[in-house]
Amino acid sequence: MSQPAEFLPTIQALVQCYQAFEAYSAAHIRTLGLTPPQFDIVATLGNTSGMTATELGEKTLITKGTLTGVVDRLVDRGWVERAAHDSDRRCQTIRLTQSGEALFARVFPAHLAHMAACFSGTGAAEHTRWQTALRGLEQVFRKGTA
Amino acid sequence: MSQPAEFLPTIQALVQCYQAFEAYSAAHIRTLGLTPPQFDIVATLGNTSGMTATELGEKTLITKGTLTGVVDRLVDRGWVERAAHDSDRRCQTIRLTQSGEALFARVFPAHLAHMAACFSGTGAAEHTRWQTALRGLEQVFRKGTA
DNA sequence: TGACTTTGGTTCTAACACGAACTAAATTCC
DNA sequence: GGAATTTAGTTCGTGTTAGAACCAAAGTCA
Repeated sequence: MSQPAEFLPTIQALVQCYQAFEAYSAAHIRTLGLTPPQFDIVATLGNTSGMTATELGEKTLITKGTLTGVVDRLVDRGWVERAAHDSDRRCQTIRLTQSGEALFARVFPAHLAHMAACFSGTGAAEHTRWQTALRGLEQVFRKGTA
Repeated sequence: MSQPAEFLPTIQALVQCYQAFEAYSAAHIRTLGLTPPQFDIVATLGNTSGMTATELGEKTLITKGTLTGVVDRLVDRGWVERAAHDSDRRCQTIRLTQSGEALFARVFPAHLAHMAACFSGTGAAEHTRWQTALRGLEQVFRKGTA
């Protein structure tokens, strides 16, 4: 059993790092006229022929109850549409409209560039270290959940 | 300027690690009858003589508009109270009630133990690596925000 | 002192979050 | 085939979130 003094700074560092990322990323997304979940969905649907709500929820980590509302708002704005599924009448295929494709082509590269900007000056070795550390820490929590 | 292929996995790892933590931690907090922000506030006020809303917001990273509502609900349940500030009539001192202290004494150690459980089997060296990596990555985003 | 600015909190709006209850369409299993 | 179970989405209730507009109390400064 670990001592609190040992793991609390680790948790604190994780939370603060994530919030710094979130603040940096979300602020830019809002300037594009989207909310973070909306961007997430548009980015996920881009360059695909659509997918079911369940699949979309798995990729974006948005729970199905929330997804209904977010997709509704994207449909209202004309960026996304729901189409009947071929074989399973319970499912629907959610996909970008023409207008949604145009939006994707405009905002996705822009946001990628914005993220790339703050990573200038970082090297492959650092990314490897970060990814290794984060994957390891993630396992700590997953082990507990399972 | 970094290539997307380089930093995207890093961001993905960060988001997934954070969400694994959040899922593990929040699920337990809910079993204690609190929401994560509510727990955060009770934990911050525990073992203090109270603080102003601004101070509380800084420590918990909850914006002031949100804080009003969260504190309202804690007041409704009788765990927290707002008292007039000594010198500045704009301020108020937010602090735990007797009942809130009892709640703190019950849930704080319980949650700490729950977190400690998943960190069993981790060593000081790992924590150092995690904290170093996270602090470094955090700076990447802060540099961009500033 | 009186106008100007800053600061501390509340209120408002639009959106998201989770879990639970619900409907309808598969699927499973006798 | 038909009852029982699972799966796909929606709806609902409660709570959180950010940001902007707002008010009142301090503080600043000429």
